[in-house]
Amino acid sequence: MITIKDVAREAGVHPSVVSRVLNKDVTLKIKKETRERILITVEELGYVPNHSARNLKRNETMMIGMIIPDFSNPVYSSIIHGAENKAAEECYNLLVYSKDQKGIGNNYFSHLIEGRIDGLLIAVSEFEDKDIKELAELDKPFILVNRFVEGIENHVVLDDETAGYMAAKHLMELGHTNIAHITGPFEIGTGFNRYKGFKNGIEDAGIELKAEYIRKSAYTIQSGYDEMNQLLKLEEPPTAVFAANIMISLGAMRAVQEKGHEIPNDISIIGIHDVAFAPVLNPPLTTIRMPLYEMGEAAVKKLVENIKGKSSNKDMEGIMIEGGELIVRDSTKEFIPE
Amino acid sequence: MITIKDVAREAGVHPSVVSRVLNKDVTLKIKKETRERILITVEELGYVPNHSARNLKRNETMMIGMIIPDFSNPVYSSIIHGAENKAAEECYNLLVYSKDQKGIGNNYFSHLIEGRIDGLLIAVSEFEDKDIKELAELDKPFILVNRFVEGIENHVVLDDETAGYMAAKHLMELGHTNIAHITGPFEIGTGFNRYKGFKNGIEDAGIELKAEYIRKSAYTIQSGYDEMNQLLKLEEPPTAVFAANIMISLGAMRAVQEKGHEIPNDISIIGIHDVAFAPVLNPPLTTIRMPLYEMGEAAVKKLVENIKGKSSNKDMEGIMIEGGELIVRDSTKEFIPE
DNA sequence: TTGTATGCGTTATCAC
DNA sequence: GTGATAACGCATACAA
Repeated sequence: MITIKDVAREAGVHPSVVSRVLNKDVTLKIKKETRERILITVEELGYVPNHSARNLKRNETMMIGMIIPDFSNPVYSSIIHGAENKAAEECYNLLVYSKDQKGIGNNYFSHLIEGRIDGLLIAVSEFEDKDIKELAELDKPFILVNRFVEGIENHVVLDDETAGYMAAKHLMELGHTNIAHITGPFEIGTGFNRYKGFKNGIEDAGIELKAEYIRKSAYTIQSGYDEMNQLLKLEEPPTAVFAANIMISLGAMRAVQEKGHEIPNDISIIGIHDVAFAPVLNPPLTTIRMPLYEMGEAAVKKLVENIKGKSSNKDMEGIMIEGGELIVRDSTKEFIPE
Repeated sequence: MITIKDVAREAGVHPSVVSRVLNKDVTLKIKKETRERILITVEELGYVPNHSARNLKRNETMMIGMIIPDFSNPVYSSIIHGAENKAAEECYNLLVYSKDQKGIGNNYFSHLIEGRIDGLLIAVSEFEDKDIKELAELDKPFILVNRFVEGIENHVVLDDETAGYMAAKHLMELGHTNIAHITGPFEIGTGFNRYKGFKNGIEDAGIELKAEYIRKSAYTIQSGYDEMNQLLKLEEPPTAVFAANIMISLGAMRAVQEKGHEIPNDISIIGIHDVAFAPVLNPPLTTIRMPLYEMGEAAVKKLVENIKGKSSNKDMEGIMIEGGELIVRDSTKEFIPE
């Protein structure tokens, strides 16, 4: 292992000088010759500062952690992408791990407490509120992404309510009146807010919202499939369905098609989250594109501010990223009465 | 920040004793009383050892890095999952980042060189061979996952050749003879090996492999879509297509359906990689399930051995995980002559 | 069984 | 401009 001492010896200077050169102190009180000699030696020896030693001294890692539920959920890839790019811009590294990967003491946040990372993005909805509140006590920088917890203001979320409203509006504009909604879990902000927006949309149009058309579901393919099957069993099945996320959409589409119905001729389906494969589904899925990438960016931006002490978890205001966009494809179609 | 000194003072002992208690030296030459008192104090103060300090001393981070091409590729989620679980079993943390996230000096491997991680899994096929070889010179533990580089033996790969063979066999058993293959890039081991297996399968059956039925593609939806369209333009289009991975499958399915053909009635399609949404595609996709999870596990297992010095990059033999499994769904069907 | 001393590699604060 | 020194928090060899 090449250390700063090796470089110093080779260049004929004291280690502290090497350190100063490499850390580009604005006050560059260093002779050009020595600076260049050192830089060349660094290059020659392939010296790279030891991360742990530097961190121990500076007490910062320039690393940001991000916990996600699991890597198979395509929704997170956009958030991560935005977060990674923003982090790079701010000279931080983003390290992603799943919630299944508990640290020491079965603690989800041990990386933060141990000082492996300078801040944490929490993009997991399954954590208990009390865990989050305990974390908040520690006064380490963290941001809840796409999640709302009562009393915790350091979050970045999307405008899910408007998204639900838009979905309802789209289906109604196509002439549908028997519109069902397979919701996400109400305990999770996104699930409830999308439902709220949907409900408002329907009621604003003066349409009665039938209780049997609201099916609570988990954000999984299987659950979407199951709930869609329940809807199909109704005496008067819906002619259009709003699925609360992409996993539910996939399950619902499968259920409809398995029963021999056609999308969109028999049933229209609109989903949320315009993931990469939405256009190549059969039929291509009408969705609402949510600004996931932008949410990832915003979360990192705010987190870095908190890390640098420009603001803190406690005095920040929750951030909402607006701008859902309706992407009309072939899974929704005008309702034609028989 | 609570340090080991705080604990020591509170418990009325010397810091070194605290250290010994926490590091559970097999030689537990510590009075039960003191040990318990210390443990209680640790609990009370919420002391957590500082990661950087410990790392600086021990020269190990208990962290494993993993570079992937991007987070939107569903194939990687299984590999990561296996890797995460195995890492946890071995008391390591797995930190995932994308190849877009270069470190200092535009170096993909800086995390390894800086000592942020003890070893690295490289699951990216786009790196230049020379970059990999440079890394190999450094003699830091790393494993190539699902990638083969000439002269580098520290890799874990799948039996892609057999997978290609199985795909060809399945389609031929259904009576197809006009079978096309949209391949992956030949520069990447997987692409070429799947092609090789496919070719052998076809030729073993005494069927002539038509040159126009082999379409080289990138592992993307768009490329799969484009190449499938080329196949459809042929005078005698294939009745069955083997798509070299899931992205190509998605693109190919879309192209077929957009032209008004039916899967599998007009054209059968078989893909590789049984991702989570394969069963809910329309039609559900016949695939070959590759042991991605197991590959992730095996890669970590081997990497940890290298880290612990039981073996090294250079003296290890390449590992191949066998066991592709044909999952027949509705996208392939018996060929019925007109 | 516990305390003392030392050093991991780096940077910040001195003095020269 | 540069060199010397101390300290970050921890673990370990050695002394007691």
